[in-house]
Amino acid sequence: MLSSDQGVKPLSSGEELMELAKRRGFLWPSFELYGGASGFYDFGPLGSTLKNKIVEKWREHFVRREDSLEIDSPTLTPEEVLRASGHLEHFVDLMSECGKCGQSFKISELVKERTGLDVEGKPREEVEALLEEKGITCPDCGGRLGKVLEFNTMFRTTIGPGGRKVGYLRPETAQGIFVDFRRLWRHGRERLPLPVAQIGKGYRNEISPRQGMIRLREFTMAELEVFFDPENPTHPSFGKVAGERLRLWRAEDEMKGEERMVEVSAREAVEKGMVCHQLMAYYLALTKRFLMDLGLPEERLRFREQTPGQRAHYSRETWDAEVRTERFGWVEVAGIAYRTDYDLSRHAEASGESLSVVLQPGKRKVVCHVVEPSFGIDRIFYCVLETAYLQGRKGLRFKKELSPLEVGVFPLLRRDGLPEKAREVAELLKQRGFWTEYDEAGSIGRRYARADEVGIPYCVTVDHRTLSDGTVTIRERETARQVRTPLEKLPSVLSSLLKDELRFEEAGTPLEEKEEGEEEEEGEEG
RNA sequence: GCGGCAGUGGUCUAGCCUGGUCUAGGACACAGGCUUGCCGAGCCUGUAGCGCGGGUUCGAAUCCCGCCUGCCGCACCA
Repeated sequence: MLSSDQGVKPLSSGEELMELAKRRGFLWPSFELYGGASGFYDFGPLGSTLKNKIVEKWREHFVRREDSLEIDSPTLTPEEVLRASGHLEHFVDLMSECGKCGQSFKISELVKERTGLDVEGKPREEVEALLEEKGITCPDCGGRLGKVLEFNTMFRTTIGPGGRKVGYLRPETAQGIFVDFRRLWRHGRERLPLPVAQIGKGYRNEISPRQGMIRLREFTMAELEVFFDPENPTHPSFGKVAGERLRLWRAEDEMKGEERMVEVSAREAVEKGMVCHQLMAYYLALTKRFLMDLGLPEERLRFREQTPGQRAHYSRETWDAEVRTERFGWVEVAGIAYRTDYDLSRHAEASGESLSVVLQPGKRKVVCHVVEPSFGIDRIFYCVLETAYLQGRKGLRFKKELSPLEVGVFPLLRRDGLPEKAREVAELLKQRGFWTEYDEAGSIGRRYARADEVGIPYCVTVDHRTLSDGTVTIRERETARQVRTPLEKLPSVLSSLLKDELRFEEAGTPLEEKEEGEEEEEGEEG
């Protein structure tokens, strides 16, 4: 079952989508005025709204419904925190690749092995000279090692005057949660599992960011750290998701070179030992529901288990949620990692403070283990945008409630008091919480077309009848059909339509294609 | 980071090879006006560009160098 099925429509070129995104205010290259900077993107006005809506959906799924505690901690992080977490050791490294066989190596380990010297933290030039001097060659084939690359993916800076205190922009939001653990434990009334969320920017100084939004140097991540009792890795609400079907690509199959998917329910995944425990499976299922709620098609989702070599230093088991895109193939949009007690133990050790807790019945003292679902919001944003592009025959088609503009309000003509009335209607809708755009430029057809392009699902038009009987027309993007609805019912009707709780035919009385009658006959007008 | 290709208003593009006639032309888009009685109609007016920096030359969008950005391949993505 290799993925050979065709997309809804081919991406004529990824460029066309990006051109639309740029032109209509979704994405702009950052710092363009000064030539731009690779690995950064600005969200334009519509992009910002869309991104916020995605984040809000995440919050709904992973915070509000789950009774998670959400915090917001600094992005700039003192060095000792990231030393304790292992990031200093694992993010900052010197690498070199063999000129002959192409294999790349961590220099610090190689040098230590061969000479016993510790070059951790030494400048690049010095290490390069050392390699030459000691005649260190490729351990695989004996070939000459090429240039030493600085593999420093954390942005370093100093805090306060004097430049003595070193800090880094955080590579993940998680550490802000771990260091707050004791307060969170108390705030959460000393109960497990304890899910804690954080949404915010993360930074990685990628060596060469490519693929647009897929690899950024600054990105928004949404993370949940779920603390639990290692002797009881269950979730009280597991029953609600136990039947959710999961498409899994297991590490053992990947390591055999087989792209073999297994489709099982969340419950089966645990029972058959495919996923390490119930809590992991619970969040896999929740992740799937979240992604589908953004309008991503089920057949384009899968979970891929990372092989031991791919896993981060803190993880014992990791499942990546992947979305198949036209432009980039399968893209990892979330990672669900079993971090064990790695972080809490490391911070306890480094800080000298105890981070264990006492579980009341039985007074058992434990260091909590952690399951971490971690989402790349920008990548999800791209997937949502691409999906909207593929599904919108003309322009974008978002899942309605996700559309950055929900309703367009137009006067049929720019006279006879129609604009004034239409502005009133737009004002009303804005007050009722709709993302509304008022437009009176050009012909009505042009406005519909503009609205279609950015995916506005419904357009309301004010015409002469509005003035006499207080009704407006609502036009549905997908079919260009129209119904006529009284103004006083408009907010509730639109709200139901946007939530897919009301069929369009039921939103009002259908509008005849052409209001029959004398067109050519009277010929005279003022 | 390495190699190849490329960069002209918001978008697409003509011009570049064979420097001057380019105070850079067109289309679409956008803004204002007229018009317009339901799906990108028309007319008028307007805004706006040679990626950045340096060099060659009497003269550079055009030739040369560096940088930036993008695309493709390699590497990297803990």
